[in-house]
Amino acid sequence: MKYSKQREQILNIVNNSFEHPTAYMVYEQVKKEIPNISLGTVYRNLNSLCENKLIRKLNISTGNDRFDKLDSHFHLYCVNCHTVIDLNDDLLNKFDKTIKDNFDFEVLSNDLVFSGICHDCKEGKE
Amino acid sequence: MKYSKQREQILNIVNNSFEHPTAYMVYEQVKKEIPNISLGTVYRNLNSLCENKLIRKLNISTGNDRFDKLDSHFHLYCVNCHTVIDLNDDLLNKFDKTIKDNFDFEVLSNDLVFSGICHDCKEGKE
DNA sequence: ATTCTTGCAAAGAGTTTGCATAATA
DNA sequence: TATTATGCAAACTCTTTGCAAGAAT
Repeated sequence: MKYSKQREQILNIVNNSFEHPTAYMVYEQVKKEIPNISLGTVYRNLNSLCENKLIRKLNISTGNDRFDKLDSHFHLYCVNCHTVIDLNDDLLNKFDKTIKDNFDFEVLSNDLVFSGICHDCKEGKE
Repeated sequence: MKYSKQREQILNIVNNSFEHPTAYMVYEQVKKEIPNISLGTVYRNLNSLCENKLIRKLNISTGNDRFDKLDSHFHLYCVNCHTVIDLNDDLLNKFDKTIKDNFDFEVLSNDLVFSGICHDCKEGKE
């Protein structure tokens, strides 16, 4: 990647932000410093910064909306054997309660993925 | 809500799916049974089913992509005001430890979204 | 009879891309 | 000089919406 002041600004803005800005929000910020920057440049840079692992997009929020039944989604994903382990409601409720107690936040649904190494893989069972 | 066979089919498809289908994927499925169904109808029904809490959308994946620095992967998302609240590492570590204790699962990374109603919205601050 | 839902097509919103120009290495 | 980035605008994708016709209560 060659240097550009546009990209530098964009990276700074994301790095100093706490609001998880959208591309447009970043665009509005950069424009204060580089008034004639184009929205296309902002999109291009946000994406190249993601590809180069300097920033990231939140969640699956790329692409299309995805729909699901109403049970909660809470699983462990083993990065080695790709098993998905479903977790139980007890643990889920416990986590939700922790959130409520700490943030006075009423959890309606969750989508939790813990990625790592499962018991079997850890023991070399592959 | 009045009955329609389109909506019934759509609900069935989502309820029997394990792939978190997109609207278009649902559309392709329904078409097998109701060949002349329109994509608009699928969107309308998916959304009304969500409003009536019969299914749900995953994550924040409504609206725009959001970008973030490379540190935390752990958020509360208020479905009312769309605020995204970052959670702290203490809580994260606590959750990871719970997983480890319960499943002998070594967490490497997580992507956790708790969706619900934040403190401010609950108090009607809009 | 009234109300809700549909199919269709057009409009919106968000994002990507082609191209000529400008900046970096 | 060769390569990469930019601004602009058009194109593209996903989603929503207005409308007249059809189905459900």
